[in-house]
Amino acid sequence: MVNPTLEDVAAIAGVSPTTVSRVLNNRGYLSEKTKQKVFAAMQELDYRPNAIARSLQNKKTKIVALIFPTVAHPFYGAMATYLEERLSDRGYRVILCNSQDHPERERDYIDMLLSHHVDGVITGAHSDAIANYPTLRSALVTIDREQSQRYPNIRCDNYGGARKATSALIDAGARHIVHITSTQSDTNQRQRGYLDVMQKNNLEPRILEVGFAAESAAKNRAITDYLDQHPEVDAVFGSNDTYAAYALNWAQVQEKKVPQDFQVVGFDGTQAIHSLLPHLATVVQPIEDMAERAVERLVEAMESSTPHEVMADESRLENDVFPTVFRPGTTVRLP
Amino acid sequence: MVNPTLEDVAAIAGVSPTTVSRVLNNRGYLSEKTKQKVFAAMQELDYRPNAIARSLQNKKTKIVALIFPTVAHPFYGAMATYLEERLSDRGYRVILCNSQDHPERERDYIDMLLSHHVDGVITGAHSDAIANYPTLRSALVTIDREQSQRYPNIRCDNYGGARKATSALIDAGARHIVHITSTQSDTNQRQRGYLDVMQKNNLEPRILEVGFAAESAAKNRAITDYLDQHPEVDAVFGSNDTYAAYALNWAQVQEKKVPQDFQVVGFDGTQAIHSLLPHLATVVQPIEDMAERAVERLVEAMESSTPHEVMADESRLENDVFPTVFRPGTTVRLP
DNA sequence: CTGAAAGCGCTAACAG
DNA sequence: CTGTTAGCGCTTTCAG
Repeated sequence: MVNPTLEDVAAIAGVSPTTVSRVLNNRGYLSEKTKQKVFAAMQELDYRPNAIARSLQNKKTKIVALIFPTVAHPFYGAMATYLEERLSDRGYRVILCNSQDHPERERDYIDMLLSHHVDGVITGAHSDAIANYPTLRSALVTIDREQSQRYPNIRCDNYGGARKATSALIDAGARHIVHITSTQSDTNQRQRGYLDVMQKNNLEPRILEVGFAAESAAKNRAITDYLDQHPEVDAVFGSNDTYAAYALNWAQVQEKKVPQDFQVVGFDGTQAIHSLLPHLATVVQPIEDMAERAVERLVEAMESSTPHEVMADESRLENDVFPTVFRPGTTVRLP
Repeated sequence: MVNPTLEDVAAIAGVSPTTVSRVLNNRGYLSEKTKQKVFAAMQELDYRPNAIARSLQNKKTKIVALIFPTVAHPFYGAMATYLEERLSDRGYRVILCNSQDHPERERDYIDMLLSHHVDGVITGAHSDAIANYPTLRSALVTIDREQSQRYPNIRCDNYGGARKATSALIDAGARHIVHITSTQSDTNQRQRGYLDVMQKNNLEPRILEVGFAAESAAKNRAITDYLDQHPEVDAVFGSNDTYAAYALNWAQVQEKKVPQDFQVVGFDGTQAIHSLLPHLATVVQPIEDMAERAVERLVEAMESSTPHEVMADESRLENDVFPTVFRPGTTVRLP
């Protein structure tokens, strides 16, 4: 039989479809005998419940969507992998959406997700299309975004991490430190951490903004151009490890001695980058823990009858900020 | 209204549900007037067709599943991103499955995918659970797997790429070249390319197998241990860029001069790794082109009435092998 | 403990 | 050009 249905099973087992459904969902009282008959029939037909028909009836899809700029970025790749693993363990499927940081793409995805009635969404995308969506009924958790009163936002202590990075550079003797960031903004906590520490030390801050959607080659060039034109710069704090790596490569080409003459710190500390550049000093985010928490919060909301209240429960928002660890590497001098 | 249905739209527009459905699908003859009324009603209700109900009826989900070991691996991360982009452009959604190379996980996923009636599957996972699945009715395309007569297998010219890498090392004067691979096997084309070239040059081949599912730290240790114990080795050909990076890092720690005293070539050539290690010599796969082809082949099969015949069409199998390019970098000496 | 019947939201004959 | 009817595969009252 090509696509056996519950009715086919019922026919073979000699019971009603209702009974088969009960066996499937383990609901109500069933005699052992009946169960056995039904199981036997299912085996015989290699029956698989049709998830679509189920969803139509239940109003639950057991699907969660992930919206990230691109999983080719190490941080998002790692995060997506952990999230998928945790969700899969809890019986949820994951739909992947790479927004590429195009608000328009993100909007299309939201439409799609609403159509598909996904139970939940986890987003790390940068356009705020979703969080501000008026009629979103899915549970929603954001990753490393601005705090909202309506949705949990899982993030690391960006401000503290940036302070650690900047302080480490200053302690190691750097005086002309440039911070490379994707997008400047007053609410950018890594930038704020950097600025505050620089100011407290009476050092002149310098920020290089390289844009988010740009190609990596363009970003690399923006960074090397800047460094070429600012020979007094003696240290770089990148808002992610890739920017730090660009700076490091520039130093190598220039035959600058690292860390003696030029120091570098990144941010994120993914396994992938640590494998490739074990010496890079960086601020490590506990990505796996963050993924775990995001899934916890999302599942709780999805399985509650009042998801929006669960999500907006202020009492635990403070738990959603994770501490960072500074990993010294050898691209920063010892103080 | 919380979740407007097609009937609600019909009621407001003063037409039958069928008519609304026709407008939605742009089928049959509709008067302009009717169309306008229906569109107006849809807008008024912010109506979104329920994709689930649609799928139940159509027997098409417009969903494709991606099964890869993990998108945290640069090659799969890049591949997944490109695939998702292309598929999304063609109106397909993507479900992400990270098998972690556990055959058991892969099997679970297959069950799930069958339940969800995905239209197609693209897999680069290593267990052969899917390709050998007897009753798979979805279209299937594999990435860099062994050739089958039943499904397209998109891959690069692994054999030729490995030959280029090995030859480049030999031409540059290397004599004790070790090949680092995940899993040894007779059908491993990168390994075969390496072996053939070594043999033709009367050089003794050495293969280090580091396993697939192992943690990156364990792989790194296996590699450094091997290199520590075999000081005569003067070059490494890694079956991926990460293995090559491990060797490179080892050389740096040992203060070996690269490429003078120690040479390294990797495989894959993803943008992500090129950003971080621009000097690494490697065999570049045309990942974006491969993704494009995979999607083409899959879509063709999904939209055909005889998907299995389309997939097994031998005449174009040869087109599914993509040429590689050797990128010299500076970790190999000039001949 | 089990079954009959209705319906989730949509589409596809078949009429008109 | 438009409406009526049935049904995709499952779950869920409501009866027995």
